[in-house]
Amino acid sequence: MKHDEDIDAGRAPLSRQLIIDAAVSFADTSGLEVLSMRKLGAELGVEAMSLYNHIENKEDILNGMVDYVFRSISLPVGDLEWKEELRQLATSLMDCFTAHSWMLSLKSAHTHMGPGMLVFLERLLTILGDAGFNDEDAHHALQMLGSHASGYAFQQASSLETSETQEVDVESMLAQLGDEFPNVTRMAPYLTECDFNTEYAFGLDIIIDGLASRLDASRAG
Amino acid sequence: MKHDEDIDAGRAPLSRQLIIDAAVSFADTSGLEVLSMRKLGAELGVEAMSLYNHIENKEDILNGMVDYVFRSISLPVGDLEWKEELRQLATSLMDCFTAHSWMLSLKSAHTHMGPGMLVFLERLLTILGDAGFNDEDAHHALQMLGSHASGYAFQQASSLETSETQEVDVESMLAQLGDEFPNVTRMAPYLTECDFNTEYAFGLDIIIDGLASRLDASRAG
DNA sequence: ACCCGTACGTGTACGATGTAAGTGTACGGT
DNA sequence: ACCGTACACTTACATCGTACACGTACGGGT
Repeated sequence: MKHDEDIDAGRAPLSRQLIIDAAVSFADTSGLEVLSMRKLGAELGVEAMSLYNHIENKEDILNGMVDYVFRSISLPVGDLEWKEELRQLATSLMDCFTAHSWMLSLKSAHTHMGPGMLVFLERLLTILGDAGFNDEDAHHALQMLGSHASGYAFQQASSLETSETQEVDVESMLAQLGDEFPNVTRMAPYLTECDFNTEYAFGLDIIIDGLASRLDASRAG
Repeated sequence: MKHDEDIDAGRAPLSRQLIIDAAVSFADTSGLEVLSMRKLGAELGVEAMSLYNHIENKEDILNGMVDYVFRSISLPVGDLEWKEELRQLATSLMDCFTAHSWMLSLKSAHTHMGPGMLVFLERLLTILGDAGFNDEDAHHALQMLGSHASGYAFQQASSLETSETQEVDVESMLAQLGDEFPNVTRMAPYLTECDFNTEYAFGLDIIIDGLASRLDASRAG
């Protein structure tokens, strides 16, 4: 009767999923780099080592977080042209990266092909197959769309991070650059304040159009 | 006369640049995640704390590493068509990411706009300006090319990481997937063994062509 | 020739991290 | 009534970044 606080104390019974959920929201609000087992335990009203009764190790939590996010991606519904379906899927993916800025840091080292990712991947490949892409071109398209999302999410993350840490004093920086980098100096406004959603959509259109014309060519040839 | 080993002991006199160089080659061979001040010191025949006489803190080293890599990007030479010049520049960038797989993890959090990055950026913007892009479209192009490189480097890093840690048993994995994910199953060979250089070039062509046709349109309109 | 500030190496120490190992306690099946 | 299993707690350790105090060698001013 030492622990358990006599009464339930309103504490849910702790489970793998609950831990991962807590980790996700902790990382969302406080950042991935400060997430530690002790803090995560505290968040759940529990000591750090108690977590190990439900998860393998920290890596296991991180893997769980990645798949959690993939499962939370909203897939397009209704009958749509393949281009529009791709656009929606790619946009959802990007939205997820934006909402959980820690995803990228994790995905690179923790891609264990969990169920969430598989569902997403299957859907994407289905769209491409139905559109008429052969396997090889479908793969190219897959890589391109994935890279595009990762890339913009990445730039966005960089941009946010730097604008958080250092209050970018554009004036003084430009003065410092002097005339050595005229183009950079002139373009500075675009670089410092840019809407990544717009940028992302711009690139997405180019990519989808490029893929479409390649599809037409392979049909004709 | 206690330290200094009587004679120079062949040890170079330790400087910020020397430390950063050592950090780069250490990260190249052993991986960024195991780089610690103590190990880096040992690599240089010195105690960890000695490093702090030449650098601010670990963050400072990481920033230095990023700029070191940007400075090592080889820029295109000779008179080339802007498309080809872009292709070469983008390829060099990608090669750098491939050679130093830790770059991405660093760049997101440590982009302080060092001199190396500025030179690279200026060159890229010059090419775009000379090609006839207005500032807004040049910025779009910049973002796209940067994202493309980051994205593919990112996917490549993920792929390498996972194939290192777990010996991907394709057979058993496919069996596990069953018929729930037929497209993923069928495409598995493409996913597990793909040449990222080929993929990168494929995407790069689509992007450059897309940018070119946009340039033509803006000229005509 | 003396002195002494500065540059730069070393050693120790602190708090934080992930987690291995051992110690309980409460509950469900016999 | 018993006891095995589940699960939380405590303690302990290696490793991390780095603050702080200390030592030694060197170079310039007197």
